[in-house]
Amino acid sequence: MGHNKPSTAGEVPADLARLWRLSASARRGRPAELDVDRVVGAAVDLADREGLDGVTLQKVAQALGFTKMSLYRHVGSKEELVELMADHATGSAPGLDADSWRDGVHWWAAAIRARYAEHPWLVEVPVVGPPRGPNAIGWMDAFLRVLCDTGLDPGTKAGVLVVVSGYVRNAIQQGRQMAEGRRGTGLSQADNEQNYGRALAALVHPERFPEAALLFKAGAFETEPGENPEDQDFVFGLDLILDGVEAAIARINR
Amino acid sequence: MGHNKPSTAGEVPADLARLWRLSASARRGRPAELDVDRVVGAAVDLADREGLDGVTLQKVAQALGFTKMSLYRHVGSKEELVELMADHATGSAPGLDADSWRDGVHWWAAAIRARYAEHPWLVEVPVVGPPRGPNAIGWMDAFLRVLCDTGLDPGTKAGVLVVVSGYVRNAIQQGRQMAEGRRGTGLSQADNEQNYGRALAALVHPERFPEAALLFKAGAFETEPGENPEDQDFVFGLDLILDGVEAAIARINR
DNA sequence: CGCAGTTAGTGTACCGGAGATACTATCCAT
DNA sequence: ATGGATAGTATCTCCGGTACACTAACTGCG
Repeated sequence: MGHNKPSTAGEVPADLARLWRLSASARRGRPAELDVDRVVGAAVDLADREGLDGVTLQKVAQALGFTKMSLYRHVGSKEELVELMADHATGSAPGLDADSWRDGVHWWAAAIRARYAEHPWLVEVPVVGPPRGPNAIGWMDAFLRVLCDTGLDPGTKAGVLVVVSGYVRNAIQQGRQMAEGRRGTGLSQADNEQNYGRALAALVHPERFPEAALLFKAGAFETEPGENPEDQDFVFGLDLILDGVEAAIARINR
Repeated sequence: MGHNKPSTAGEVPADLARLWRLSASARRGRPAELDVDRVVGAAVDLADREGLDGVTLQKVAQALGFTKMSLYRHVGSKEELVELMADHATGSAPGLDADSWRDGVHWWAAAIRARYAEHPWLVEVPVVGPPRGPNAIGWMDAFLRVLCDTGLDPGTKAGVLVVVSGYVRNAIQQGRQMAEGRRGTGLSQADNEQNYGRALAALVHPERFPEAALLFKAGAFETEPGENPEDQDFVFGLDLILDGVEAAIARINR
C-alpha cells in the first residue's frame, strides 16, 4: 500500500522520505500546486478545530480546494497523513539550557505539554512505532542531551526517555479526559451530573473494591471548579519518576 | 447514540450497566439467544486472531451465526463493544500477597503484562477515559491494596498507579512494535533488513542530533536474535519508577 | 516551434463498515 | 389464545478510504 515516489536518498522508503522532506521536487512535467506541507497544514488546522476524527481526506481536500484524490499524490495514505500531522504539530524541539538535568527534564516536559495543549488531538494519534519524524527525533535528542552529564549509559538514558515521555503522554491524556467529562454544555449537564464519577461511586462497592472505593468516595476523580490541581499532579508524578532517576545516577556515580 | 436499555439500578447509564452486567434479564417477550458475553467472547476471539482492526460487527455476527444488527441489541455501539472486549480480556485481577509493596508492584505489573501478552490487541484499544469496567477497577484496587501499608495518602497512591500503569502499557506497546518490525515473513525480509532502524540511522545525522545519533549508531533499536532483553528492560524501567516511590515513602515516613 | 514525455489533479467507481428503521418471529403472562 | 414485549432480520443510507483510468499542464529536446 502506498506508492513509491522517487527520493534523493535511494534507500529511504517513500513514507520516511516524505516525513523528512527529501522529495527531489520534480523539475519536469506539470508543476505541483499542492505539496506535503500544505496538505499537512490543512489537516492540522482541521484537527485543531474538529479533533482527529474530524480529519477526513474529503474535508482536507475541500479546505484546500482540491479533490480528495489529489492528496494521494502527496501523502500516500491516511495513516501516513496522520503521522505527518503528528510530527508537524509536535514541532521542533526548543533548544534548552538548564543548570541541572532535573531542571532540564522539567523544562522539556513542560515544553511538550504545551505542544499537546495546542494540539489536543495529538494524544489520540495512535503510537504505531518508535519516533521516526525529524521533530520527534529532535525532541528525543533534546531529552538525551539533558541527560548528557549524568554519567548514565546510553541504554539507561533511552530507558528514562521511554518512561518520562510515556508518563507525559499518559498524564495529558488523563487530564484531557477528565476535562472532557466535566464540560457543561447546557443540556448535557444533567447527564454529566450523574456522570461517571458518581455512577462509578455507586458501582464500586467498598466490600469488593475497598481501596478503589475510598478513592471514588473521596471524589478523587472529580475536580472542583476553582482549583486547578492538574499542574501540581503533573509535576508530582514527574518528580516521582525523577527521584528514581536520581537514585539511578547516584548508584552509578557511587 | 446508543439505545437505553432499562437496568436494575435506575441511575446507571446503559453502557455502564452492560459493562457491569446489571441487565435485568427480561422476564417477558422472546428470550434472548444471544447475550453480551457471547458477543464479547466472539469479538475477543476474533481480535486474538486478527487484531483489533479485524473486529467488525459483520464478522463478529458471522462467527456467532447471527446478523450484524442483532448485536446492536446487546452492545449499543462498536465503541462500547471495544470497551467491553477490553474489560473482558483484561480479566479479573488476581489476589496477591507479597512481603513488600515493591514485590507486590512487580507482581502486579508482571500479571498485567501477561494479560497483554495473551491479548496483544489490548494496547491498540484507545484509552478513552479513566477505568470504568469492573475488571479494570479490580486491577486498580489490587494495586492500591499493595500500597496499603506504605503510609502514602490516597492521592499519591492514585498518582503512583497512573505512573506505573502508564509505564506498563507503554513498555508493552514499545516491545510489541519492535517485535513487529523484525518479523521476517519471507518476502518482506529484505524490506525489513533496511527497515526503520537502518533507514533512520542514515537520516539521523550526528551533527544535528548528536545524542540520538549515538543511539541509532549503537543499534539501540535493533534487537539481535538470540538474546531477549525485553524482560530486563521492562524490569529496569519499573524499578526506576519504584525507586522514586521508595523515595516518596521515605520522605513521608521520615 | 511543437511534440514527447512527465507529472499534477480529476472523475468515477468500488468495497466495506457503522448504524437507522421498519419489519417478522418468538415467547411470556394474563 | 392473545396481546404486549422483546429478539433477531432485511434493507437501506451514508460515508470513508482507495484503485484506476483519465485529462490537464508543463518541460526540455529535437
